[in-house]
Amino acid sequence: MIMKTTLRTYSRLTREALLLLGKQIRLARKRRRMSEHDLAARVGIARSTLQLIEKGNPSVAIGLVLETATLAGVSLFAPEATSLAPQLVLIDDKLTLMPGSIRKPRHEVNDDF
Amino acid sequence: MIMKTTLRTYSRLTREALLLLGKQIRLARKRRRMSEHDLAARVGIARSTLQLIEKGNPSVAIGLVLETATLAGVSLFAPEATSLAPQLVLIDDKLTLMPGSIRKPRHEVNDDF
DNA sequence: TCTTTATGACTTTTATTTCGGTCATTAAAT
DNA sequence: ATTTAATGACCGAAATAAAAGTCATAAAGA
Repeated sequence: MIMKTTLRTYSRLTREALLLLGKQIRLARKRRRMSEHDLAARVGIARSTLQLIEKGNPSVAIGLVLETATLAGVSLFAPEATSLAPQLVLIDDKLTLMPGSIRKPRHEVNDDF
Repeated sequence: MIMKTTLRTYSRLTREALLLLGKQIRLARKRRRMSEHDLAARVGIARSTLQLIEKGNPSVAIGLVLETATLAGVSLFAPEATSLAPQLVLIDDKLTLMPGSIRKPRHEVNDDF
């Protein structure tokens, strides 16, 4: 008998985001009149996995979830966006300006002047 | 020696979304002056896993990614939203109006009138 | 109403991930 | 300039997910 030893907890926002994404996929699938079998086959995953995704299961691989959302027609970041390249460029610029590594000051910092 | 037999492909949008999310997390982490060690500990995952997340690896569990984003302060769906409950209610309403199961007509449908 | 497909819930097996560590290199901070 | 923590890359072992079914029930469509 195998038992789950570690119980992981997720914040409310994470749980809600998972649930919302799953339901968006389910809704998009039905709007397109695709059965679970259809969409799963389209994405190349098992129907059981699609069921987990639509339920918002946190342990499904993020690539499978996003690919399912994409093929179901759910807009991920920007509505109707065909590419996220512009946003990627922007964030790369911001990252370039950040320090390469983050470290704490060794002793206390004198902030008094 | 174990070899990866199946090669899965992802759409460009999925790959870009993964990359963007990873970079958003990395940027947010640095803005808050957290090291990889810090954030990983905060989320309760290994540093190696955080590295995969920030790189946009598609096979990391979605719950870990979203939880990391949340704790790093990345706004997931709505900017600055503290709850997604309103959106969940909306989508539940829409789902209620959809058929319980989706099936194809058995023969051809006469659409001529 | 009847037929048949879609869905929900589970299970076992197989494949993969996640952890937790090492080591080399980079770059803050003093 | 020196010190030391942070990062990048990698690995084997342990834990877990994903696949591929089964079966019962629900509900479209004829």
